[in-house]
Amino acid sequence: MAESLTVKRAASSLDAHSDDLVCCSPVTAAPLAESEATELARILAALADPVRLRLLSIVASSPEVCSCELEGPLAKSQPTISHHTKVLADAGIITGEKRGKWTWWHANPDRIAAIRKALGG
Amino acid sequence: MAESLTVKRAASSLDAHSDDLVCCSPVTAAPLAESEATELARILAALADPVRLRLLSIVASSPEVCSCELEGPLAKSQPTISHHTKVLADAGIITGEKRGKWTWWHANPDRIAAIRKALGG
DNA sequence: ACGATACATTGACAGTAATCGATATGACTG
DNA sequence: CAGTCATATCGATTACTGTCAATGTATCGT
Repeated sequence: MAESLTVKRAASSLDAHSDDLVCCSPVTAAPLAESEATELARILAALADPVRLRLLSIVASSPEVCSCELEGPLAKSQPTISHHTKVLADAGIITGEKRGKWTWWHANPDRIAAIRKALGG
Repeated sequence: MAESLTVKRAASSLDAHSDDLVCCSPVTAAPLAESEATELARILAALADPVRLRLLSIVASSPEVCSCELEGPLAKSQPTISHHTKVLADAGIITGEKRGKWTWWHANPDRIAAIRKALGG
């Protein structure tokens, strides 16, 4: 059912996707509140990993990529890839769409732009 | 001697400051090479901590801040502050200038801009 | 020279994160 | 329905990171 539902990833203890909370006042403009800093740090931590950066760069360079197309280029095991897609998705940076057997991943340009803005963009 | 030498922070096993290596091809444009990803991840990891984000926001909001002015607002011990300033400095995000007893910290806008650019800016 | 101040370094500990094998779930195929 | 394929989840291991007390190293004032 539901022909193209975006994956709701198991409310993994963190509720991502406020989508504008990231774009608090830019870091360079004024002292950050503790809650803003924690939220932004959480999202930056999702990016601060070489495997996830490469994963994102692959996903963002293509309109659509499925998990099976990542295992090879990233040279990591399937559970590891699954772990990393989950971390990025929880941070709202990519979105998974499940169609049939496959999960198709898309980058989330709005969120990435929000991160840039939070970095003083 | 040397009236205003910028702090050379003990070549801490990582040599930061290529200053343009960060601004590799934007993550969103094309698949990242492993070395680019590792370098960018290292710098993002320096940012991906709530205490360091607040520290940076304080330093960046003022033309000059000394370490003693950070201990209070961040509510961390002196060694912890020293640790975090070192991490940010090693990543080239802030720069320390030692004058007399004090170390004065400045934000490094160029590097922050380079990070934004690496994030698809 | 002495004590005090500002900061760095060291060492230890606790919490977190990356990785993978094994296993579970769910979807197509015959 | 049985078998295979694409992913997700679990459990364990290893490695890293944030934190602070204790200590070291300059620098300043007296």
